[in-house]
Amino acid sequence: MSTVTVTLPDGSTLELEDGATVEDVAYEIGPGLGQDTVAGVVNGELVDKHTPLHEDVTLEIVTDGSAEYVDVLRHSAAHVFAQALQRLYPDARLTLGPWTDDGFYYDVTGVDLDEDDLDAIEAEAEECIESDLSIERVMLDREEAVERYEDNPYKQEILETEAAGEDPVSFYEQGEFYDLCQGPHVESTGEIGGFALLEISASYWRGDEDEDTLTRVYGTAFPSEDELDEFLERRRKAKERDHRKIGQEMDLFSIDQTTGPGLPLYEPNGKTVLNELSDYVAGLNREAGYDEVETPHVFRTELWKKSGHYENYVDDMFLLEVNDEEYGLKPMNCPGHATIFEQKSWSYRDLPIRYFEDGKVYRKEQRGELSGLSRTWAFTIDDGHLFVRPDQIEDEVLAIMDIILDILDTFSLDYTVQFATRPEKSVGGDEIWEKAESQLEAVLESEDIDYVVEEGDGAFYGPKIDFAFKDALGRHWDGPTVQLDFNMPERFDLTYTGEDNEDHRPVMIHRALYGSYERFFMVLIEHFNGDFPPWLAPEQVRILPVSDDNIPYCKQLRAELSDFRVEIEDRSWTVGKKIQQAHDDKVPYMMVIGDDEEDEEMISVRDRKEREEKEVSLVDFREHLEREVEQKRTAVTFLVGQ
RNA sequence: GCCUGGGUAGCUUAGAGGUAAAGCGCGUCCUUGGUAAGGACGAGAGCCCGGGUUCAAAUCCCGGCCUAGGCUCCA
Repeated sequence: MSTVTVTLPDGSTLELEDGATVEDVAYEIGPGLGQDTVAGVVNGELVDKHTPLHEDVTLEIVTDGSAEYVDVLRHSAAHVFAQALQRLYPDARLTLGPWTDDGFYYDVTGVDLDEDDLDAIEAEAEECIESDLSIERVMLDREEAVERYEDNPYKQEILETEAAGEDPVSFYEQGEFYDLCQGPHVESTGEIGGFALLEISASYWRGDEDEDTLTRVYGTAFPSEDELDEFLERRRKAKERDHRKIGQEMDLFSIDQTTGPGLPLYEPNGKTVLNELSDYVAGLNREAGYDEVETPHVFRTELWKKSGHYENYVDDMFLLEVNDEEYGLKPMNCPGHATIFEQKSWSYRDLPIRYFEDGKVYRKEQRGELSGLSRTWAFTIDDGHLFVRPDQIEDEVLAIMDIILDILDTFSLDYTVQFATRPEKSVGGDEIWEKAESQLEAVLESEDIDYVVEEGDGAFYGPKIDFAFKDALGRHWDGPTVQLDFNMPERFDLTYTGEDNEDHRPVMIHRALYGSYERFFMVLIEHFNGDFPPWLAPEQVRILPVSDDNIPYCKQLRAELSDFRVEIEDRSWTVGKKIQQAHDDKVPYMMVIGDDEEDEEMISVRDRKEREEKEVSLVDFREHLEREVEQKRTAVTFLVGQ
């Protein structure tokens, strides 16, 4: 009898008979663990506890205390949903229903559902949970399985693909319900403490847009009701800080029906924030030796034929016909910058050359993808292009990295980093790829950055380092990027004269710090929940006169704060109402000015955190505000400790 | 691009075959207030656009546009 070696998480190993199941291993470790076993993680994959082991594996036993337990629970919740659905809609046919990061979904067909139907299904599901039906794994002959799904081509297909060659095949049953499924599942429906259906939408069979459209129902489940409530609360909060809602409320931007989809209009408040963001990076760029350039919004398509973008991306470009020639709105800034580089001859001594531009680009993304500022047709990249000698890559990338880390720190944004290496299809020789990759890696190591290597995920023209922002709610967004490019210099035949008086090919580095202003703006709005740090706030201080008689003095105070963005609330409202409005408008600081303040030549300060202090000297406040803005602090700190 | 909802005043929404309503905002007046909503009056609506059904359409039907959530894409 052959044996298999099982490696446990603590590194210890066990020898078991070939064909022993996950559960057998658990019992081997201890009877208590055996009893508590819900499932197993075999070579990183979550599987049913009855799964037999036929080769040497790593194994982690999943109990109701494991991190994976909630995945198993949600898998069972998907079955509970399906059971409820079939009770209410006997014609409904099931396809696939896996667990996801924060819940589960089930793709179904044969029913016409909308949001309103979810309540009834949810109630029926609660019924199933309360009945505490035991969930049984049942092995059925293949023939019987095929028979069960006579009228369900999707399950038939699963039998022929995922379950090909399996006989018997694995089913799970609870009460009258059965489903072709690999598992794992919990022991009974009663283990689900909190269950909710969240959304209804559409999907494609096998995720292929040429295949049938299915109805997808999203839901989630937790061991307890409390955890579910917490989850729903977090969801509600996330929705509450949706940048589209806050953007509307704070008059930051709008996307008008008449002017077109995906084409944001920035209102004065929004433009104020963008200007601050732009000034900030422009300063960093100049310090780092970049030269600002500017290119127009349209070019002859000749340019993208030269860069090679045309053949791949014409369909996504906005094209126009002018005097029998084809022009297009620019989808990228790099060909323009490469053309600027071409305008003169360069010596090895001139390199690196660093250009930057806040360049607006236009990409005709799929209609259904457009969404607020996160996906638009027109957006601005804080684009930088460097033309460097191969030996300069490391220093240059290191310098870029320093700027990026500086920015991330300024906004107190968390992030993750991916290093993407050479894909199968690529341009450029082995030597330059190896050298470039090792230089990028050296930079990541020297900056002591945690990163994930994504083998073969680089662009065809060069390796890259991508940052993803992690916002206050733990969501990830595309962020800064540094990409090496060996292709564009070839295409444009860019050269510099080396020490040897020969022509040499520079390497191009594409780099964006924010990524796109639009997306970064969105991240900031949601990250700060509209409570912008004072240096970014569209309105930094609002002066609230207690009565109209105090308005002249307020104007005097505003004049003394003229280098800040200060407004006077001059509507004939009560002080309480003025305060409330200023809070709603998310103004960092309020100054309440009445007769007392006028007489004493003092001010009364209140901040958006509801802290307040009377009899403050304007000079003190002013000096503090200057520091807060200068240092780009993210919190309002004048009244800290009040 | 595909599927399913939705589009009514500047904003948020109610209304559902008989010609449009509320709150906020806006204007005028009263009130001049002291740290999270004072009061009165008033102005403001091509009910997304185009067709159709009907004596009658914001309402029902068809097409388009925009939007939300997904799916599929993202140089």
